[in-house]
Formats: sequence, structure tokens, C-alpha cells
Amino acid sequence: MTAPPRLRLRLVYGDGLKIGPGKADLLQGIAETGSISAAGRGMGMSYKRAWSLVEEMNAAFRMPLVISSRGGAKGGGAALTDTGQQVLTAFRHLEQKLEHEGAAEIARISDLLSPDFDMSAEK
Amino acid sequence: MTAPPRLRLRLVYGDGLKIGPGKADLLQGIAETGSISAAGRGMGMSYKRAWSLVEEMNAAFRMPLVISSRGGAKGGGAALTDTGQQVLTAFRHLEQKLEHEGAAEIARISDLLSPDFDMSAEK
DNA sequence: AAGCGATATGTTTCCGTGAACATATTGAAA
DNA sequence: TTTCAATATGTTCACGGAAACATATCGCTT
Repeated sequence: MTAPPRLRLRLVYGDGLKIGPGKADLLQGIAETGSISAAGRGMGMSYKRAWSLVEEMNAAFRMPLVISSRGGAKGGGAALTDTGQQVLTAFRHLEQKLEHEGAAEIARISDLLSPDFDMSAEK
Repeated sequence: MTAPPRLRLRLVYGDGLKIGPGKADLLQGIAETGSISAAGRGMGMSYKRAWSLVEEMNAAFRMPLVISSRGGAKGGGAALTDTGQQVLTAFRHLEQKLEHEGAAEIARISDLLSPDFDMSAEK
């Protein structure tokens, strides 16, 4: 039996906006660390890139998903807004549903794979 | 209400193998046209790329998903094997399930988007 | 035997995305 | 009032993947 795959899912809106694992992980990281840069570091992402994604998300929604502050005791920080938390939660639920409800189809594909296709190195 | 997003989902196996919308569409195109190049053309993909994807898939599964022949009256052709048809069908079912079962979560996110984010130009 | 259309495969060119580097700004704490 | 850590933002550079270009091969038709 071949090891199950990781599922990657993203919502693609008509314009450039895409919401996928990258943004979801970033939101989660910000919620956990209280910092854009720390969240980025945690997932091997440059601050520049992390900040760009945050900016993109904040611009796309009615209300920002992330609020941030500069200066102060610890230099600044960031946190999820209520909207941000909602988006993250909904996305995670969607991922979970897919994994559970789609188990049969996924297995059907995995079982057809060549046996020597197991977890090895990844790019 | 913001237009619903397109859902893109892919299965990522440990090594380089990824199965997503591109390969699924290609398989479907081959089934419909009976030709790798015609399928590629139909989706704005070079024959080179289309063929590379086919080669990749054939190598990853126990049995090839696509069989092809060269020469002959019409130059050659290609078709899905039984395995190929199974993989395509399973993937499509997975997509449909996601769209149906995940409608609530998707709406939850879409409703938070800025109103002026509708279908316009796409990349 | 010549032609055609599609598969098969290699080589080179181009471009967008992210990495790397650089700097300015902010405000509480020491 | 100096320091500090994180936000904010711009610029340049390198790399990988896809496109573009180029051939070779095959086998039914005519």
C-alpha cells in the first residue's frame, strides 16, 4: 500500500487572488507567534514575502485579516482579526472535510500507483 | 455576493509526483480527442509539455495511464487505458465531492471578500 | 516510394517568482 | 535619548520551469 498523499487545495478567485496552504499556514503562524516575521521564519519564508502575502490578503477582504503595529517595547507585532480567524478556520475545516470525505477516491488512486513510490526525498 | 472561486486540488506524493487539474484535464482531453497533441492544443499546452506529463504519469503508476502509437494512417494516436480512466474518474469525483461538501466553508470565506472582487481578468 | 500527421526527444531561450540585500520607521523600555 | 525588534518598502539578482525551436521516427495511404 502506497503512503497517502498530502492534499493541497486552493480557492482561485477570478482576479489574482488565490487562497491556499501558504496563506493559511502564514495566518496560523501569525496567530501563534504574534509576529509576521516570526511566522515567516517558522516556515522558511522571508519577511518580505510574508508581508506581501499579508498585504495581498488584507486588500482582498472587506476587513483586514491581520492587524500589525510598529515600534514599542518589542518592536511591534501582528495578530489575526476576527475575520482573519474566521477565514483560517473555514479553510482548515475545508481541508479536513476533503481528507475525510474523499478518503475512498484518494485510496482508489493511491492503490494504482507503482509500489516503489513511497515517501522519500521531497523537493 | 462574490462569485464562487474555482477549486484547485492536487494530490502530492512524497517524491516529485503531483496529480492535479493539469494532468486530469490532459487525461480527459486525450480520452476525448484520441491524441496527445490535440489534447495539448485544446488547452493551450505545447505538445512537449503534454507528452512530458504523460510520460511522468505512465512512470508513476503500476500500469501506464496512456497508450500511444506512432505512424499509420493518421500519424498515430493515443488513448486512456483502463487504469487511466479509473484515475481520471476518481479525481473528478473527488473534485465534485469537495465542491458539494465544502460549499458552506467556501461561502463563509467568499462572503468575507471585498465586494468589488468579482470575475474580471484572469492571468 | 513519397507524403502526411502524430509520437518521441533534445537543445536553447525566455521570463516570472522568490531570494537576497538594503534602509527607513516606529514607540516603548531601559 | 539611545537602543531595540519588528513593521514597512524598495531594488537587484539568480534560478527553475515552461516556451520555443529543431529533428527524428513511424507506418498507413495514395
